[in-house]
Amino acid sequence: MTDQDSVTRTQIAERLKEARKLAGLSQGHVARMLGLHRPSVSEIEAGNRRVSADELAKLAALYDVNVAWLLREVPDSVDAEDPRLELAARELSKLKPEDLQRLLNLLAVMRNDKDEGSGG
Amino acid sequence: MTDQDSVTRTQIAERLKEARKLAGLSQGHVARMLGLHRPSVSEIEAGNRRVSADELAKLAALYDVNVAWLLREVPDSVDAEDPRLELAARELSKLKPEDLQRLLNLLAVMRNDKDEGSGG
DNA sequence: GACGGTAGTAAGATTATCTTACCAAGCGTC
DNA sequence: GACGCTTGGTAAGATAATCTTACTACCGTC
Repeated sequence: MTDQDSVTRTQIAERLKEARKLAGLSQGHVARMLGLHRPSVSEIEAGNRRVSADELAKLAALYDVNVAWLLREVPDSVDAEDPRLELAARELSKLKPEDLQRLLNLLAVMRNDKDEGSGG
Repeated sequence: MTDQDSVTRTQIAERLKEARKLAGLSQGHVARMLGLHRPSVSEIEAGNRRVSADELAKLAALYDVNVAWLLREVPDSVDAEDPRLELAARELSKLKPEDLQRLLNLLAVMRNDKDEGSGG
């Protein structure tokens, strides 16, 4: 519940509201289909309520939009600029070159996984 | 908190844990970078705690994976098979053909929006 | 003005999360 | 085997969130 968190939450809320209207649905419709109450949807779109990951997935399917679009891809996040780089560098420095390469390969596979579509 | 919801929550939790290990991070690392406590991360990965949308975005950036991958794209969702079709049909039947076309165009624009990348 | 549909908000009850603490397993060292 | 260290899982009370119901206002229609 920091101030920066609420910023992201507001961003998502805006997209959620925008997507719902574009889908031609009322808050009541959405609430009914997600098993929520109308006020909950209202406050979600107002940025006063969190949206859980599974709710987000349901909403994306309901509005027929990409989940990444709802999240605005949020590249500027986590904490500062790239705090993961600090930890990553510290951890990677302990790895052997071959292990590092294997790890990078695994990450590449994961990123390409979405292109495979439904498979398992 | 229905039973079907917990299924999806478990799916996301598995991906989250898998992605974290692939990223070579400990629960402690993740907790610190997200401003959480270690037990919270532990129970998130156990499927006992929800993951908010903004947390999901942060985790995806932290693990350098696609958000859709974490959510397994979850196409089989909402409630039954395609409950939105029922409501959509009911709503669309009230629209004029031109308004329907405009709505479809807007949806198409939204889906293509992600290709624009970071712009501002 | 009355009616139906939509959306925003308030307050108490309910539920989830947080926070601290404890426990167990794995690993290297002695 | 004992010790220290790190990691991961879980428990219980305190805290903060969400839920649920009810009320209100706006808009178009009659």
